[in-house]
Amino acid sequence: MRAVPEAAARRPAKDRPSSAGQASPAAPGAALKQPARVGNSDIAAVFNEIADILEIEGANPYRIRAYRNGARTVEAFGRDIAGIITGGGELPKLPGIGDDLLGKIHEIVETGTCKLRERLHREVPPGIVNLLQIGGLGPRRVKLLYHDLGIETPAQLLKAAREGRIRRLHGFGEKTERKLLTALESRLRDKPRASIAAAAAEAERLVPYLRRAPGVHEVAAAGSLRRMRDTIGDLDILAIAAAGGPVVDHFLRYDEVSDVIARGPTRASVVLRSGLQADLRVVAREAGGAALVYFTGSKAHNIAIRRLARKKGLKISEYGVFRGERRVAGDTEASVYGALDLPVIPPELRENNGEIEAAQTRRLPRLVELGDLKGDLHAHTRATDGLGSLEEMAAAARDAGLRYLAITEHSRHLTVARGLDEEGLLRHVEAIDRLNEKLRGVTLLKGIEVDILESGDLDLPDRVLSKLDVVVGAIHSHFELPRAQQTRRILRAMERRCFNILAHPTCRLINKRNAIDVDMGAIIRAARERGCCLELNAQPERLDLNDVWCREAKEAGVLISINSDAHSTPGFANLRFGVGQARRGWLEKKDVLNTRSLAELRPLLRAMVR
DNA sequence: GCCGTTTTCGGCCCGACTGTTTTCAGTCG
Repeated sequence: MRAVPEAAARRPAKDRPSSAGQASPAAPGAALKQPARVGNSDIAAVFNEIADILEIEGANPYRIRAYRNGARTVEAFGRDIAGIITGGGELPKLPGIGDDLLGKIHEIVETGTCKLRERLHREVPPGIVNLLQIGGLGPRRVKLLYHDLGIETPAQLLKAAREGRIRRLHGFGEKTERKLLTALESRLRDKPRASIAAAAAEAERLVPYLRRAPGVHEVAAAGSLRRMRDTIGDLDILAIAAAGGPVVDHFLRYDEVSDVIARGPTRASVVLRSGLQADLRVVAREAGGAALVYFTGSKAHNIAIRRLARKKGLKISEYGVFRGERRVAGDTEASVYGALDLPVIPPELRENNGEIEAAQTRRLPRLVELGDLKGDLHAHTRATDGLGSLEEMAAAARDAGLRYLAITEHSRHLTVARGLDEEGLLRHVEAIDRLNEKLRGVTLLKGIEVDILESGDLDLPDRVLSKLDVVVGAIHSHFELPRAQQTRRILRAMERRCFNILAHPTCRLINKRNAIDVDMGAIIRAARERGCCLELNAQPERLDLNDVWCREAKEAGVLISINSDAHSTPGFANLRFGVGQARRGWLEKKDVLNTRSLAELRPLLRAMVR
């Protein structure tokens, strides 16, 4: 029995409140043969699948919602639930998780599934939930398709649609049938989420274009882009204008629009040529703040603040905060949160993962900002696989507002990157010393991104590493080692006397390569005891450590280094994505190694050498 | 199924768009 249904694993990430959860989310359809490896997202997938089937069965909608709420809570919970349970610890009380769901969590952690789910599978063919993934099909229609036509799979649906049998069903029509055909044939739902860099680039073209629409007062990108999630499902754009019609018309005339999904007087959805979906919403100025809150989300955060509002006898919608018919707030975000007696919550924290409670008790973190970064401890030049010279990279770092930059070339083992051997490294170090004598406004640090070999050995000996200012260790091979072995490998490398920073700790490449299977909790604990640091690699395809582990590291007292890993002069621009991820991980200036001045940094690095 | 400053029952976030229908259900965000 598959424990993670393909459909649930592929559920549009929109329904999955956060990237929070797992460094290594279960691959679609992955079986949970080893219950000990049940991740939070696996538990959430089971709850979502139960909700899907209950919905098809027409169960009590509030019971269904309870499972969905539970799934959201579990997914957003920043710590590894299975780890806590199997470690004999006690789960804290989680919102929306009562006695029943808690019991099911234990059941899932121990067995990979639960009895209710198995029972539902006997009542409804399990494959049927896959139909919910098709655009335009919800539970009611899936139920009808199953009962009236016996359709259980997308293939059967495609056949029925081609034969014109769908249009004859009650509530369906020719147009719906055609849309289903299109959706099935183009498999629109299977598109991977865009990287935050790609989405930001789209927004940076679209927003200025929309500002030129007639009657527009302001335009802002909201949604997961504003929350700085690592990937973006679609662009959510908010426009403030007296009238929606002209703005929507202007939007639909945008050169990059390839397909119009929906259009109305105040909103429209399109697909851009890049494949990214863009949703525009237009509201009046007095509702601007409420709309920005609503459109920024996350959904879980919105639901939580609306519930809070209800308790105070208020109603929040995208049009404002209302007491009865009377609008009491809504023109600014501050007014909306103010109506709930809350300070403004930074967008990156809006995941209903403790931020509302922190706001209520005035304990919101003062999040790190891009301007807090004083330097960058991971960059390459053309000496290995970079494109810029030492001089060019130093100048670009200075122009990016940095005061120091560590040059950390690859080591000899990484031949594809022309990694340096001992001799090459020492020559490079001399070149850095010579250049430093001439540089003004920025200092280069002598470093290395040394390969962590399969054994956990480092690719260069201590007598070489000890001549450097900073040693960044990284895995570039043997990504598939079993968890215990992979963990041991990294722990062994961190024990080396010159080790300063573990680069891109999970080695994920978003949409390309899964995170390595590793006990990150153990690595964080070891980093605390060893006194070394973890990197948050700011490359948009890495963003590694992710938000969840950053928060764990912070709580453990482990410093994070937000590094660009720049391979060319524009690479420093990626630091903003790293800072975004750090903010999502609740990091403050004090939690980030490279917010220190060079004078503060040097003794910290030296203290790590044993 | 969850939850409690209307607390152990009776509520549960809110609104827009589409297509089919003829006043609204279903879907989506």
